[in-house]
Amino acid sequence: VIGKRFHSCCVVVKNMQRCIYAIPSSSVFPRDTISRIEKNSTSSDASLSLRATLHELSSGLKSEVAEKLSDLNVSNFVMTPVKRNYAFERTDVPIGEQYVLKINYPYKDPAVPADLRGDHFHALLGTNNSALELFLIKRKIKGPSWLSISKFVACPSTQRVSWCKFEVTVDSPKDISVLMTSNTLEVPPVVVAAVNLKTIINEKHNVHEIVSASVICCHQVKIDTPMRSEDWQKRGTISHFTVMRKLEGSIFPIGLTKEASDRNQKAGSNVLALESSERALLNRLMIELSKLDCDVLVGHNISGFDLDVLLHRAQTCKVPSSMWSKIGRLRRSVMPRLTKGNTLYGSGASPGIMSCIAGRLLCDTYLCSRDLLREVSYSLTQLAETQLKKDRREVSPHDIPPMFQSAGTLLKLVEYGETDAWLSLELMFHLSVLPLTRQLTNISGNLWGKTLQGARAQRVEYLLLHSFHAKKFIIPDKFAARNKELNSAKRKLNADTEGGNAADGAADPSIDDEVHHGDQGKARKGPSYAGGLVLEPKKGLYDKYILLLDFNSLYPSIIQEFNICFTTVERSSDGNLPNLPTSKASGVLPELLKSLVERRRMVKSWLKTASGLKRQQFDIQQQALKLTANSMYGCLGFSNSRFFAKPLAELITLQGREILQNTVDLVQNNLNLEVIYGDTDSIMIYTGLDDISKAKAIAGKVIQEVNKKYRCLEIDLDGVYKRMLLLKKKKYAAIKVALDGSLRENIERKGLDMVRRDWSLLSKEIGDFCLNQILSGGTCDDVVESIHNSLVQVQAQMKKW
DNA sequence: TCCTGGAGCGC
DNA sequence: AGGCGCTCCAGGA
Repeated sequence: VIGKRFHSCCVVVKNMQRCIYAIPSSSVFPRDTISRIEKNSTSSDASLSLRATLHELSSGLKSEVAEKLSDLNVSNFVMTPVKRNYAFERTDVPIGEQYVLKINYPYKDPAVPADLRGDHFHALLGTNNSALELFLIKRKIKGPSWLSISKFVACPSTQRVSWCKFEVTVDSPKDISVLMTSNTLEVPPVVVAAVNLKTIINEKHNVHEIVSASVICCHQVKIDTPMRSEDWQKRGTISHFTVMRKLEGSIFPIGLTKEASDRNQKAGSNVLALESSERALLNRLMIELSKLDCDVLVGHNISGFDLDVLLHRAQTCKVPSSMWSKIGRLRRSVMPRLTKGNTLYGSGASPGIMSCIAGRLLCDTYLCSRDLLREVSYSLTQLAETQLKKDRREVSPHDIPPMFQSAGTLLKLVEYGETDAWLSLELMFHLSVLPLTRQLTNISGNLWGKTLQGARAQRVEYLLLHSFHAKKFIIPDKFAARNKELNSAKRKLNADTEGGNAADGAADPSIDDEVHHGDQGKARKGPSYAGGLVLEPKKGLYDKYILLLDFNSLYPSIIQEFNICFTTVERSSDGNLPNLPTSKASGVLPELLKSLVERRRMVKSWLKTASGLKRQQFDIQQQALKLTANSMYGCLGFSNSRFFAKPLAELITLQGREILQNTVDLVQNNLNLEVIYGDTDSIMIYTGLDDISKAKAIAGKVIQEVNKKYRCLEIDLDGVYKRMLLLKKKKYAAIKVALDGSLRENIERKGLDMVRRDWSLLSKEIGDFCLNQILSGGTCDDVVESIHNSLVQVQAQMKKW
């Protein structure tokens, strides 16, 4: 901090050590010997002798490992026998606690092959772990937080690796630790820069060329609470500029230069810069961006368009690396490969692009909106209208060249660029993207940037990595043997086909890659295990009260109720469905979920008494906790997940199906009520009553009876429907009445055509009208007539068109 | 006519 | 790069 302003700082961590584990053959640490020594080693003296004995027992193993490491040019290693746990899918590593050999050596030495074996050890784990992951897990860093950095030295300017204001070096990762008193410290604000490019199309090369770049910068953005418009739009915390260039072989229209200098003079800074070439524009843009040194880059489809164009143009225009690399915080000398193997639209920026902006976060409001909202279209124009209630003028690259004919139209172009940057920024605040993703990241302990890119699987991965590491488990390797086999098989296949038509194959190797990704995607289409139970609906139009009951967080609750975990469920090697665990010791997953649920309950209790910003902060926090708990199951069943465990996922859904069926049986047989539908975790009960308070009383009875049966699982009243049209599984509509005693009513539509993106607006409007009529409570004749009349009218209208 | 996939929802 | 269940609609055999 200088004065009241925060600045960027880069910390270079030297001497990161790899951490790999050798799983010894059973003869190395004989079980009976070990348990005898352990029993006697309660005092500290005895624990010394335990260590000595362990070293002695492992001497053969150690010398073998040492020899193999030397063969691989690895020197400077340290080996220690340690007790670790294992509970994952590798069959060559025993389940449970055992002594293993921990091997540490510097990352600068090569990784040892994952399949290395010896006479005294039959598996190696952690051979390929990334330094970053190891650092975060070992230092217990869980998302953005205050760190205490000791024994650092300032980096001389000639040896800098970053563009940050400060750069320091530490000699060991242990010089960095999470500051425990951090909750008393202020959460620093971040600097957010919204970027928008306007481009024209070069027909000859079929590429976009940049003609103008606009930036809106917000210097004091809170990341702990949402911000209202009046907060972030406060005077003095926002700046903006546009840099524009003339078209090749022409000059700027008359009056533009004068207007630009007038504006700059009036603003007291460069708000409109005019450059003579694209290269000069890029240089100027980089200089201005590096002055801002923003923490977050935001833009609508910035990862699919703006950054890609920016870096490609920098490459083509031969902008020096000392310039273009200022788009990020790391100095770079060579442009990485910008294209990605997977060219799917809307899948985020390529790894090359992401590496260019290292040190800054990327917030793509297009991708965020797709994740957080349900809209027919996610264009900036549409979102501005539906979310921000603002009009936006669309400008296509083809509209732009004519705008260079006059100063007036060109100034319009400047306005459009700045408006687009502004709208994207506004969308980011509107969705509370930064506070929400920060909370999610602090819960899981992954990288904030990854949360912003979606990466739900990676969040769960880190959550589990932290948990299992804290309980001294050896963590599964990132690339399991199963994937390796698959890859090598694919490569072989690839080589074969290439041999068939070598000429084509050699021409463009990237094409082969894409074909392969496609194949893999196809192969994984079908479901691999059974999911939730959907009851056959009793179709019809219901006009008396219906109760909607559902289990709160069904799958997380099942994991806790039945203690389902890697550590508790015995999986058979043939992949059969496992039995429920009998062990009483609580597993890691149930404990983890329990703590998430408890934290959420606490936050929700604070929520009740809080107000204003504090309240919004708590609300985001409790949402994030719920999201995290609910996403764990999905990753157990995700075949590419590091913690993939189909038997566990299967066991969970099986319990879910049984619980739903048991609930239906109880409600129908014991309570003599009519269940008309249910899906996965819910049941709908037709009461046949006109009196809502009587209906609610029945709900209370059902809840009481069902909840009696479980320890963690909990069913609750989610809503009461006054009238309902039940058409098919997953397709229904109903008038939901508010539970808070107010008379508010609202029509819920599920799965019907009018909620789908692939139906025309007209058909949705007609559908909505019909639905309103059907649920209106009018007589059958009236409804039929009204619908018929309206359809006749539509027909007449259509004929006129 | 029957059968397979994708979309796009619901949970 | 979370999962499966269920309409629908195309398109090919």
